[in-house]
Amino acid sequence: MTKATPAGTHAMRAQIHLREQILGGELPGGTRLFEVALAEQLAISRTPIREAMSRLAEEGLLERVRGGGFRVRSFDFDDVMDAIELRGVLEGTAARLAAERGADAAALARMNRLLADLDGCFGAAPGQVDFEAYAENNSRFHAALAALPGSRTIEREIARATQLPFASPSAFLPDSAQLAAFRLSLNLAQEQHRALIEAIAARQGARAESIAREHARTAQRNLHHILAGDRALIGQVPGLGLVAQ
Amino acid sequence: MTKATPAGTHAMRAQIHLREQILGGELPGGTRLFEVALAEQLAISRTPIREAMSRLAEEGLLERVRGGGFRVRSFDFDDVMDAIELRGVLEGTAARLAAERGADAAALARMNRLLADLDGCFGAAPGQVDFEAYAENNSRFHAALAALPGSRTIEREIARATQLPFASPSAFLPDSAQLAAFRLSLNLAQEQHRALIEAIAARQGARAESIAREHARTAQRNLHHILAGDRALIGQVPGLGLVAQ
DNA sequence: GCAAGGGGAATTGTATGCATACCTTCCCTG
DNA sequence: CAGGGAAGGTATGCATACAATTCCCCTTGC
Repeated sequence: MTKATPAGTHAMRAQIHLREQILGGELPGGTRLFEVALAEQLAISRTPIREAMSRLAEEGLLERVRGGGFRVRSFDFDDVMDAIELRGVLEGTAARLAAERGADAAALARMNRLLADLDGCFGAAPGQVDFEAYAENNSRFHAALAALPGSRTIEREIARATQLPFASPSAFLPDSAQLAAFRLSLNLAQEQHRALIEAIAARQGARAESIAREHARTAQRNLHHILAGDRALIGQVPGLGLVAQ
Repeated sequence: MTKATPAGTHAMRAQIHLREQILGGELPGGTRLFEVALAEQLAISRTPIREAMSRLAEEGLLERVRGGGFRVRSFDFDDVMDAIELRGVLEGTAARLAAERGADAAALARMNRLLADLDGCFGAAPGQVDFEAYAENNSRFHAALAALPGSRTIEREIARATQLPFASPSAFLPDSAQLAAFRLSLNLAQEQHRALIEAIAARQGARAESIAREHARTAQRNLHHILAGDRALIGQVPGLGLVAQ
């Protein structure tokens, strides 16, 4: 078979295909997925379909149905808000533990390098930002933060919680870039990044935790703004397509 | 077929069997699980074995291996400590959100009933406790607490985080009951339960969060005590058998 | 001595047919 | 007309055969 999609196995291709359909809103929340129908549609057998659905359930995009089978999980805006709140709590915990336990010099140096990378995304004039680079560096910064306390458990749970696209630290960045207000909010976000690392370096656990939580609330404000006015942006924020309208 | 085990399908039986072996320490962390070997051992085919392993990966007991297959996750004592810390953080968040958003009267009445049930487990003399009933009521109390803010997201993530047996709110209760110190610590725990509900009712979010975190640290102290002295108790705490010695 | 390549065994990936359980619908009966 | 039971259709559960991949080790060449 000519590999139309980049993955090696049929199961992976099916997983990617289904994930795209779910995230794109083509398979709305609550939709039950039937093995035979999907197998015919993708021209493969039921076995890799089951494997793909199983992995998507681990990802949190599908849920198992009583009596067998899977259904697309449904998310409303409260779920999104709470998922972001939860990310703030978990990143806050990572920050607090890093401060309390003490991050070694090399790790702090790495965080400062990531801060500098983020600084480099801002142009001379206010509101001038390289969004793509910012989003990329922002993801790196948050991933490094999760690893800072040196706890597999914390790092793993943060990875899990930020797996759903609307809960990702960069969810509201690149595609919401049209609005001047959003662009300017990046300056605030970067100030929070800087203060966060400063607090961790100074072993100020409570301060670090509080900053990380407030940082996540920026995303909550952006979401609220989209809801209040620019609902047209819903389709442009990655992963917001699967949220019930 | 005579159903020797309580579950209906072969996959469920395999899942239960493997879970018991992992929790009991018979399959140590890092052990790779091979489909064919397990299929022969359980006298079923590979298909339900795969299904069972996939579900155990969702549970957090197995992890997928690069190139296919599964391996038993390994936990050291740091992982256990961090998992308990994380439970405190998440339950603290549930308590804070319940306080901030306001729990309705019916829900608070239910929590007070659960408090009374826990009170009923204590006898007249100090150190006299019905452990089995306490553990059962304690689980109910913590489950109700997770549901108190009315957030599916929070409730789901708390359920996930307390799924690993050593992270459960009742992990260190029933089987550690021999020690007088542990028995007496239940009085403190119940005082914390009471103060927690009081704080939520009074909309004192920060206080409620702080109490819930400190409450979880009781389990951390018990674990530390087991490590420092009574390592013989390791086998008696449910789920501590899978922790690397 | 080391690295690169090849071969073979072990393990997972996939297809398919049959078994089974569940749900719906329709008919029969009270 | 209502309730219950039976039958059929539909979906998943399971077994098995075969394909493909991967990994390890051994060999060979530099």
